[in-house]
Amino acid sequence: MTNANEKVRVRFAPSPTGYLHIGGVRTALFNWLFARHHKGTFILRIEDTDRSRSTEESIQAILDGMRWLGLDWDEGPVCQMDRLDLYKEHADRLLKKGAAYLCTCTPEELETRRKEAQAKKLIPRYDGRCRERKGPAPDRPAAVRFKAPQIGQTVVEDLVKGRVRFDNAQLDDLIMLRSDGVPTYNFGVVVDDSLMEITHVIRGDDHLNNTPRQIQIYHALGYPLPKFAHLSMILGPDKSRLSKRHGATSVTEYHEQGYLPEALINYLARLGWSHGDQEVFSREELIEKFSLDRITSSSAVFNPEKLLWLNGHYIHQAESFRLAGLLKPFLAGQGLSAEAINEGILDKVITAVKARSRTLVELAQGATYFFKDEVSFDEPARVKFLTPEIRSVLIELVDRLSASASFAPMELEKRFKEVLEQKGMKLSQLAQPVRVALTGRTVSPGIYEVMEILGRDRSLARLKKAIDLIPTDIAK
RNA sequence: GGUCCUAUCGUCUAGCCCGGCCUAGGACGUCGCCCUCUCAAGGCGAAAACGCGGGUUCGAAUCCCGCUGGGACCA
Repeated sequence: MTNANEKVRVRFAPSPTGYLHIGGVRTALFNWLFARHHKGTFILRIEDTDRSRSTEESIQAILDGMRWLGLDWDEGPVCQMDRLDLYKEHADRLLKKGAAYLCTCTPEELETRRKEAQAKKLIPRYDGRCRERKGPAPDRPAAVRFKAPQIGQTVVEDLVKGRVRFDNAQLDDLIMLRSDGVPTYNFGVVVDDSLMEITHVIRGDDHLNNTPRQIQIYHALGYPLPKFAHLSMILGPDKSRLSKRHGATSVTEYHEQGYLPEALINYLARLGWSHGDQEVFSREELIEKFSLDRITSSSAVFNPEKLLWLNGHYIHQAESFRLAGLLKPFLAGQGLSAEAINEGILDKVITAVKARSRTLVELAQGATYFFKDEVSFDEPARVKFLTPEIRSVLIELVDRLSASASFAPMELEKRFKEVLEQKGMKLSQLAQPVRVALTGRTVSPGIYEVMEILGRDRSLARLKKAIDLIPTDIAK
């Protein structure tokens, strides 16, 4: 599909008007995968020409998000506002050629005419009054407008959508350069993509309708056309465009909610792209297998449940020592100070808890009671399981465990069996009370495992503490 | 409103280009069973889809037309 002698150059060109959106990330990812697959160049370009909405923080959020996900760029970030002279130069060129003209209609005038047209149920488009002007333009602020061809068709050969035809009659003369010298979107992209020698423009299909205009500008400028690939949108559960009201949509939020970058990457890669029945892909596999012709042309609904499953999968797979590093901020989030974290058992704790966790937040929640001095009890659990009936059993258990030399799971199991036999009970009757005593909750890793990690002293202390908490049956 | 895109289980998708192998496959989720000290994980199993209507053809999820639905852009 790609000429061997043509080195692939692609770009991701977000506008810094907010956080880094999940849909943007997928566009970035597809570009990145395409570049890496073809050993090409991936460029980051910031389209900051909307000066009222662009912010420095937003640029930072984009860079941070990309880095967190490991989507490294080879060139950039390039900001469009640093390149105003380039757009001016190109606009002048078209002006000189007669392919563009100065337009002195003010935004207010245009707005009025647009409303009038709408009121009359006409298609709101530029009426071309400055196009027809003879002689020099009046001395007032002027925008540069493109003189678009008015007959014939413009055809987009799209790698995802196929051949798409547009009647030129539909397209009006768009503004390229505003009177303040800032380029409009359609002009900026063409100039930049040309100068950066972009070979493949991979972007959201919300730009498909803009493409014929851009193609006309490429032609007017005499620049070669890149190949186009328009990706379908990501939708919310109600099938409308994915937005904030559907829940978390910024990468930062996923980071903070304890998602792993590889889970997000894997999930997003499978949203609109497939490779047979395969669901789980390593980064290397994605690079190896990614290709534009396996991209779906219909839009996809974002499914948080599946992302959560994948994240769980990656957490289960992850090396505990790696999770240990990632977990620190989340433990802090659970109210644990850095000093409270016993590094000596951290690895074991994670190994025990990670199979029951789908996010780092869940992992942290499942790990806190190993580090806190005081067990905080879940009230319903305490009431249900730390009952007067079980008190004597726990006392017996503490006695036996105190006498036990080892706290290895095998040994613990033996002691438990002795107690159960003596009391004529089943393990299921004792396990939950012990679990609540040790952890304060009804859910945890196996109790022998918990006791081993906690160690003899803390295990016994917690059991004794629980016994003290149980009202003696005199109360009745 | 105009233009463009799009349509397989609730969701992501395979199959569609090159009609028959499709009594439509996989995954998430759901439900059931197994395992089991709890919860997960894991194993096994189940329910669940070709939007509708016309063609073409011996035969259509697959090709053509229309409709309907959804999305995007234009402002």
